[in-house]
Amino acid sequence: MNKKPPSAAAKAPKAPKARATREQLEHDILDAAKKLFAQRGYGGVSLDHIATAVGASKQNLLYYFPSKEALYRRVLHGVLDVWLLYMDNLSQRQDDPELALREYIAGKLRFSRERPDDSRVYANEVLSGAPIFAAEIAERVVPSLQADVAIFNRWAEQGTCRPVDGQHLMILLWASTQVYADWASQISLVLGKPALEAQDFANAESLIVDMVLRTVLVPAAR
Amino acid sequence: MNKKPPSAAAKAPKAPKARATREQLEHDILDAAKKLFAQRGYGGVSLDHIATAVGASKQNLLYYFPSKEALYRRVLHGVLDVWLLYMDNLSQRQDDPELALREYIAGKLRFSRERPDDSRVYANEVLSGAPIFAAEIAERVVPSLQADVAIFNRWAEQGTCRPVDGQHLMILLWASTQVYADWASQISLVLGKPALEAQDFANAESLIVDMVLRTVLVPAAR
DNA sequence: AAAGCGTTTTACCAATTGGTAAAAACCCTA
DNA sequence: TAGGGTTTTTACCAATTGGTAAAACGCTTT
Repeated sequence: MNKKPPSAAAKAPKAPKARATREQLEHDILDAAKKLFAQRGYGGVSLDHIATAVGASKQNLLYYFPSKEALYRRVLHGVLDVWLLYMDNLSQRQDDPELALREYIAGKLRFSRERPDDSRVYANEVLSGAPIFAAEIAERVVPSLQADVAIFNRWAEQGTCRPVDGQHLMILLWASTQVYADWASQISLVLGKPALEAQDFANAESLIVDMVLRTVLVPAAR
Repeated sequence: MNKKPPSAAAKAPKAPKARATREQLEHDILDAAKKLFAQRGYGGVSLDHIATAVGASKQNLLYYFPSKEALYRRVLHGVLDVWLLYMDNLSQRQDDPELALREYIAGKLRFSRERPDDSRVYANEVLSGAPIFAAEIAERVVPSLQADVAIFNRWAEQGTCRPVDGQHLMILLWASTQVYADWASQISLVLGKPALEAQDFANAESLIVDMVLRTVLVPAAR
């Protein structure tokens, strides 16, 4: 199947090993860790939990990750990558506030639907005061948000949209979209169904979009 | 001071004890536990942490509360009481949507400012899937929310306000107000100050109120 | 077959976990 | 001052925590 040709290639000395297995396991560990950290937070999860979830031993985990905190950092780092990726929409269509906002909201809701565990890991970290990740948040998240706020300000200057408090608007957008991941258990109870469905996200999206556009667009533009 | 008259009253055999101390310590324990559960969640806190925080021994805690889970339940129960108390505003002014919404939003934001730990305990429980409190949430929170949604529907029928998705609007209100407690650490970073100030809550309030009223009120009414 | 490599397992470890049992201290009333 | 209830402390407990050290395994190359 995946026989490697026994070519020389002595310059890359450690290439054709059990690499597939290794990366697979490493990925599985990160995945299981993410799921558990999402649910119970850093302090509520033990290395044994994670090891059991992937069918390995605790010591085996510690072979791939030097400590629990290192593993957690890796998980968080990946989560932040994804988070920022899904938030990258506002800057794409700087010419059209309405479209930009629609896509931003849609993207953030897609994040909640497709990556709820990522959202929850992040929420857990922030909720506990970001003891481990404050620096990385300040370095990566805050600039991203400030760029978005700057876009709002430019729109306001140009008269393309009403002057709004960009910072608090962004906070509201974060809150009202991520709540569908972080508070899924309660929202399910409220909606009276075992889990959120696509239609629920669609309903949320149209309400949020409606509210934001009513607030942000200049009356003449509608 | 609080000397009890040594009247017979043999029917209430255990009244005038060291009650003041006892209740005081019990209260202190609940308070310290709330603060710690708020930050690290159920699994991230040990009885020893709590005991140390109040200057007692772990075994002394277990004299007042039979188990860690029982203590956690007591904390959560108190949190839910407060939460519902601050949310009780929509039903007060059923005749005036604008005023009712203004006061509802103000109340929820006051909750975030005055009782951030209560908010965070609740958030932690919901975030982990409400394993312990799903029943009580279904019994107490969901009916309260459904009552509020019913009020929206009545307004819509009467033509007092535009027809909106009451459930998702309430979710948005929860999210966008509680975020100022649950995500305080990140919002501080974003606003570039060590802690949220009264003005920040005021800014948040006026944005949220503005957005909601633009969405909910009938154009004629403005 | 032996050596070398990356990986996994076995064997430990001290500290901490939630919890129990009983002794000791406390405090008010008789 | 003795008794009796309430509260606190001391002494344990088995299980679990994150982590270390070294031995064993398995595969490829020589």
